[in-house]
Amino acid sequence: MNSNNEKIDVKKIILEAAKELFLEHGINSVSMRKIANRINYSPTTLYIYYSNKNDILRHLAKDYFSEYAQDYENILENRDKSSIDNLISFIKLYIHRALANPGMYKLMTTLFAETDSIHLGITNAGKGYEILKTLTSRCIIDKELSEGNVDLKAQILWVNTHGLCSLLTNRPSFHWSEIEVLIDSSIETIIKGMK
Amino acid sequence: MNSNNEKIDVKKIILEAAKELFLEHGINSVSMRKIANRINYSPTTLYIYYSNKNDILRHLAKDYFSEYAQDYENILENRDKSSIDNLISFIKLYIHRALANPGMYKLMTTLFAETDSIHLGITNAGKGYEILKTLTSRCIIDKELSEGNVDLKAQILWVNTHGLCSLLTNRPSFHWSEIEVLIDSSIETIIKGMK
DNA sequence: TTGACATAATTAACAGTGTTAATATTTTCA
DNA sequence: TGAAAATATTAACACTGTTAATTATGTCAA
Repeated sequence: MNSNNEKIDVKKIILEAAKELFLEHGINSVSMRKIANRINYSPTTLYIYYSNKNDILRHLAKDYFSEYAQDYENILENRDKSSIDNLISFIKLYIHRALANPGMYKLMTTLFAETDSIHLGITNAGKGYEILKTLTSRCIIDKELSEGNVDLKAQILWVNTHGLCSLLTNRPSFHWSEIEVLIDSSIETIIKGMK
Repeated sequence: MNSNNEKIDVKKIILEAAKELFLEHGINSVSMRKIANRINYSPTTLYIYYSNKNDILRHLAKDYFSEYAQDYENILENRDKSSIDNLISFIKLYIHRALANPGMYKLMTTLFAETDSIHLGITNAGKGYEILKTLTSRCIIDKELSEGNVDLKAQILWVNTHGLCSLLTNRPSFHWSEIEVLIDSSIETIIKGMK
């Protein structure tokens, strides 16, 4: 313990420095030495707290998904709105959080492209789909969507949602239609097609 | 010229070796030295034919998109089928080619995530969207799709198509519904939602 | 066939990378 | 105070992309 009677959390300090640098310059342009320099530690110190560079990325991804998880649960437990409105709320939340942190979404995409989520061992990564499926099945029960394979419907919704996030974050310079209109229209179109 | 009266195309040899290695091990695990070793050249020779590693990637991407471009043109010029069938053919071709070369699709995704296509200067990369837009507008003219903003409709279709390709290639271990069913259903759903 | 020129390829080197082993410093507490 | 535990550092290895300087090879006129 130091003079402030607070143990400084070096592990967190490293993670935050890494996050800032990754977001600013991209994963491959940021070295362990650069992270260490930014917080005035020697490079090898990072290896005391994280087993390697990928381990840092993995913790970053874990935190990112955990942060989302709580808001998702909230939607799941909210029974005030109709099941279809709840489904739409969830999808929009997912998209808007991605667009609010385009850097992190790109980072996660890159990470998943290189290593499968299972290999990464990020528990919350697959949770988004499970919630989407639950919300979809409620819509079917309430006859807001037509009957049929729940997984199939949930996957169609997922594909569309991810497609939006992926293209909007990775191709920001494309001449998109007004973004909010695009988001609303694409969700509307699919819901209509599933009625 | 050598004894066979054929000038050996070192540039192409390098590109093919690089492609094989990238597909097998991923971009970041393949070094210039490894590419050179595979074809029994010294590493620096590669720099005579390509200005750097990114330049190799850029040529790979260029070839990939050029190859697609021809098949796309064919669909565009085929007026035997109805406009809506032509649109569906195009989308399916796009998806199936991605699934047939998951490695290349992932490579392109990684490339675009790191550097924007404009910065890469790949001319054919944006051509897919233009064709999609043309086919969509024909469907509107033929009253196979409802009236409204063509770009908006084309972008919704693009988002869905890319979402399918991206998730199916990047998350192969996910418990997907039967893939052909998923592809057909998602296209059907959107078309229905746009009628 | 010789020699000059252009082409093609190589060696040596630089600065930077992830990562490890061995060592030094600082803190904790009996 | 001094031993033990926690924390951090230096030095090093094998590897990376890339460049400058050098050597080998092929071409073709005299």
